[in-house]
Amino acid sequence: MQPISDKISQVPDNALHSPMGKVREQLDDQDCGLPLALEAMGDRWCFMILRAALNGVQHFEDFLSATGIARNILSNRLLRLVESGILQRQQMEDDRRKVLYRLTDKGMDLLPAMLALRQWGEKYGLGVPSNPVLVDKRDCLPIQPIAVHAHDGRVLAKEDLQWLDKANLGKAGEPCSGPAEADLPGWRGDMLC
Amino acid sequence: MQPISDKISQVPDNALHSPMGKVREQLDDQDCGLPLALEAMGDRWCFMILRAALNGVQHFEDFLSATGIARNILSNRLLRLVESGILQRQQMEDDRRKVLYRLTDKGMDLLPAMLALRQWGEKYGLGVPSNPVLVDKRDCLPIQPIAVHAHDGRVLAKEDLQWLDKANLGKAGEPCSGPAEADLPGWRGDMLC
DNA sequence: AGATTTAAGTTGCGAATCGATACTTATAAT
DNA sequence: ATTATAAGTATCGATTCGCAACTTAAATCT
Repeated sequence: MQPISDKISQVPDNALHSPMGKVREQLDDQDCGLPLALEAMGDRWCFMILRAALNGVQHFEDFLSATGIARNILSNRLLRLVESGILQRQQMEDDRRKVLYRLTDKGMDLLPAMLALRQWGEKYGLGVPSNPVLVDKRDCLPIQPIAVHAHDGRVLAKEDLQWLDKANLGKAGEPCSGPAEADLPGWRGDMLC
Repeated sequence: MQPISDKISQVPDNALHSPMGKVREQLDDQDCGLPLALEAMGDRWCFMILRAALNGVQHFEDFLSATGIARNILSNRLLRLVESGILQRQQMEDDRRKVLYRLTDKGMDLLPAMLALRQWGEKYGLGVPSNPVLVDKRDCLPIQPIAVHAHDGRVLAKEDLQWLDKANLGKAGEPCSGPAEADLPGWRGDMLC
C-alpha cells in the first residue's frame, strides 16, 4: 500500500497552492515553453533514455544496459515519460513478458533539441563531430549544425536576434522598430519566455 | 573542515576508476557529445539559470528571484556553470559587493538547444508560441522553428534521416548507400552518438 | 564615524531522491 | 516440472534538495 518507493508521486506535489486556491506550478510555466519542456524531460536520465529510444532501444532491460541507470529509477522515469506522452508503452503480442516502449511523435519532436545539445557537446567537449554522422538519406551528406534560421533561411547569430512582442511584428521588409538594445553582447532581449 | 555543505565536490566523484587505472566518466562520454552536454547542464536548474542568463540576468540575487531556486543550490550551480565555462564570474569595479555572471560564447551557443526545447514546450504544452517572439533584427520577422536542415537548407523530417559512418559519406549527389533501414518509423540509426 | 542595508554567499538540518542490490511476478523455453 | 527471461518492486544507506537562519564584506545613510 504505497510504501516508500520510487513510484511516481500520485500528486506530483511540485504544485504550490496560492492563497486564492489556484494551483500554480513550481517553475513559472506561465506562458513559457521551456519550463514545460523541462518538467517533462526533468533530469539527465530522461535525456539519456530518450537518446536510447532514438537509437532504437525499446525494452526495459535494453534501456538498463544502454543508459546504466538503476532499475528503480529507470522504472520511474519510463513511467514519467509515458505519462508525458513522450514514450508509449505497449505489451508485445507474441511474447507477453516483453513490453515495448516506443517513441511517440511528440517524443520524436525532441530530436532537434537533442541534436543541438549533442552538437554543443561535440563542439566544446570533443572538438570533433562524433562518429556516426546524421545525414540526409537522399544524398548522404551530413546535416547542418542546428541553428537559428531567419524566415528566409539565413543563419542568424546572436547579434541578429531580438525579442519582440507579438503585437509589433514587422510585415516582411519593414525595418525593425522596437526598443533599442542594450548591455548584452550584441543582443539583449527581455525574455527567453 | 569541509562540512556537509553544498559546495561542489572537489573530486566530482562521478568518476569510475577502471581496473586499468584509467578514469572514465560515469555516463559514457566515449565519443558522444550528448552526455558531455548533460554533464555540464546537469539538471533542470541549470537550464533555468541559463534561461535567465540569456534574458540578461547577471546577478546572484536576480537569478534567485528569476528562477525561484534555493540560495545554496544556486550558489552550487553557478559554480558548476562557471567551472564548465558556460558562465564567467567577475567582480564589478564600481561596487565590489556585486558579482557579475555573464554568458560566455560557449554558453551563448546553447541558445539553439534552449530554443528547441522551448519550442517543443510551446507546441505540446501551450499549443501556442510564447509571447515575446524571437525575430530577425533586420526585418522583424520571427525565426523559423529549430529544425534539422540538409546541407542545401531543406528541412528534413525523421524519414529523411540516416546515421552513417564517417567513412562512407557521399560526395554530393551520389545516392546514399549504406545498410538498409529497419524497424523504427521511417528511420533507425544505430546511434545518436 | 557609527549604524544600517545590500550582495553574495555559507551552514544546519529535516525531507526527499538516488542508487545498488535483492526480491517478486508473470510468461516462455527446455 | 524446472529453469530462464522480462519487467518490474522493495529495502535501505548515501546523497542531494530546499528552507531558513547566519556570515562577511562592501556600500549607504544619518
